Amino acid sequence: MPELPEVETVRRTLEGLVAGKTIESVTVFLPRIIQRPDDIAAFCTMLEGRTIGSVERRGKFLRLLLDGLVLVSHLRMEGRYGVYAAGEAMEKHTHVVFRFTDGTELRYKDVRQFGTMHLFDPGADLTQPPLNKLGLEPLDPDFSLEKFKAAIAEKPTKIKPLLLNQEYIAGLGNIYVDEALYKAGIHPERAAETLTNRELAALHESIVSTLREAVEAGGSSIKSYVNGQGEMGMFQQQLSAYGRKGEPCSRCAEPIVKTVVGGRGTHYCPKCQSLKRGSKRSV
DNA sequence: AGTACATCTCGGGCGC
DNA sequence: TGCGCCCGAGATGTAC
Repeated sequence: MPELPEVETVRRTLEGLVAGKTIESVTVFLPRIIQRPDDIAAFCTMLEGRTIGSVERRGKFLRLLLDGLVLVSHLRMEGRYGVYAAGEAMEKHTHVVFRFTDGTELRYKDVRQFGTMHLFDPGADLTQPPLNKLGLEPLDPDFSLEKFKAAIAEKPTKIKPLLLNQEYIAGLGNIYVDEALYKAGIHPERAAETLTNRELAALHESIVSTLREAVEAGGSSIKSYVNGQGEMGMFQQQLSAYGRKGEPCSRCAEPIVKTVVGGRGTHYCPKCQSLKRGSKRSV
């Protein structure tokens, strides 16, 4: 659920809350969250005394840059961070606590327990799993149409599963893929290799604009997503396809349908998003 | 190489 | 109102 816009929102919030703070001690209540190193005690002691410099993002991963270490964190579906006073009652599903020297602490909560954390030496994180195989950053200035085409154009795969594959483009998830395909007027089951240049250009544009607008809105609050300060994102009000099954398409009034593509719930307009190659619609 | 499906997890939503 | 079943999310692994 947290996709690029939500993770970027968390990144910004988190950086403002924890940059400059020094870790005094770490407690892990759910070992499965910690993927590297294998030894949980080592994970904790390695972090002691470290100061957080900045918080970065790569795809849907957060990268907390400390002096001498990088903590890579993936929220998966429901992972959340929050900063608390050390004395505050521990909320349910709190799995990792980073206690700071100033009496506050960063807590990681995750109802689904799917989130992950990896610890690396500086610079080592980008060249090995889980970050090494990530594809293009869609909001980077160098996410050009040419690079986008080179990444996906010749594939026989259906376009939606291709866009969800983090190896090609990093950061898109189920919500924003449906939105981008809707905006570009492309059916989610079109084989990537059948997309015309015009359609590829429309899709490239719709991916960038959809993500940009969502970041500006602070992400989407589907179910109960909140950012690090408990603020709700507002982009869910601007969603045109995702979660709008049965509602009229904003362009042609045809009801939005929901099907399964590549095993994932998929929303689209059966009239605007044609399966046929190069049909008129583009935005 | 691609596709399909299972796996992890559990709150919420649904049907009865 | 209550019980129980199943969906859904992202990434990864296995089977075909």
